[in-house]
Amino acid sequence: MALKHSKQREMIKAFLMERKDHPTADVVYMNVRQKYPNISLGTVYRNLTLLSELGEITRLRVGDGVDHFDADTSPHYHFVCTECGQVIDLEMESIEKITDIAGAGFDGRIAGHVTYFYGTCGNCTKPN
Amino acid sequence: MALKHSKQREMIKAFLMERKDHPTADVVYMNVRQKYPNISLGTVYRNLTLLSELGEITRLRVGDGVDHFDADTSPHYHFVCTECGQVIDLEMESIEKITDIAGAGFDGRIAGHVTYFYGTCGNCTKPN
DNA sequence: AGTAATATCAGTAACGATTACTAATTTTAT
DNA sequence: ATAAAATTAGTAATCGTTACTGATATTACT
Repeated sequence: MALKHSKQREMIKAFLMERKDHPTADVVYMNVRQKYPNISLGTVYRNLTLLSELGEITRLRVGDGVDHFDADTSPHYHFVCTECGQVIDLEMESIEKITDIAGAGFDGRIAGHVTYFYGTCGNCTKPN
Repeated sequence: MALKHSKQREMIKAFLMERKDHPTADVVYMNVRQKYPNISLGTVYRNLTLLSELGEITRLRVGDGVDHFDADTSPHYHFVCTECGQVIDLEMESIEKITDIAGAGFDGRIAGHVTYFYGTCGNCTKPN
């Protein structure tokens, strides 16, 4: 099970790192294919899963039925625009304490939380 | 487009109301079929979607790849056990203010948030 | 460098959840 | 009772994702 180097995995990671939006597997596939035309969609999925298991990227589920991926693994929150579907990073004060709030009086052990915000993004609120 | 009464929809709603867990479409299907053997899975899906559009139930996406449904539409949060997969209601102090925190300095308009907590539930932490 | 072991690949088939289609049935207003 | 329209059962199709397979690439060891 020792990990071996792979050009495909490297390119997928590199592509994700140069994007500040949060591409889906299909978007990764389309783009990496520009430089490496015969990469397979299965390879993209396999490596995205592997990279997220390794903790090198984060898998984002924002309720739109498609997984998004983020090479920025530092803790931060996301905003999903209900108009255009974009997923944007939020710069905000920590809300980590909500895990403690939820844990108060709870029987089990809370390991963490998933939170995302939704609404209308800056672009979509602009008059046109 | 006027809504017409349907026994199927009524039974789906009634079933959801008598459950305090948060069944998936398939679980609804299995159970309603006990009383109404030739209901169709498509009918279950269609009515679950319709009911949630009407605001009579809530569709829950807790990252396990399957939608769960909740007849309790009052604002509350959920806990997902990573051991047994159960989805449980949390009774906790309001954390509504996180929407304001997220909105501070944000360009667009934040309409709301989705949050769920995960970890190990009371049952699964018990020694066995 | 050459070779063997094995991780990874491309390509494609399969999968599970959900949605769309269609002709038949129910509901509701007249 | 009748007609218009919503709803249904049943099934086919869709979509994102995962699994399979024989070929290729990477690494460890001579």
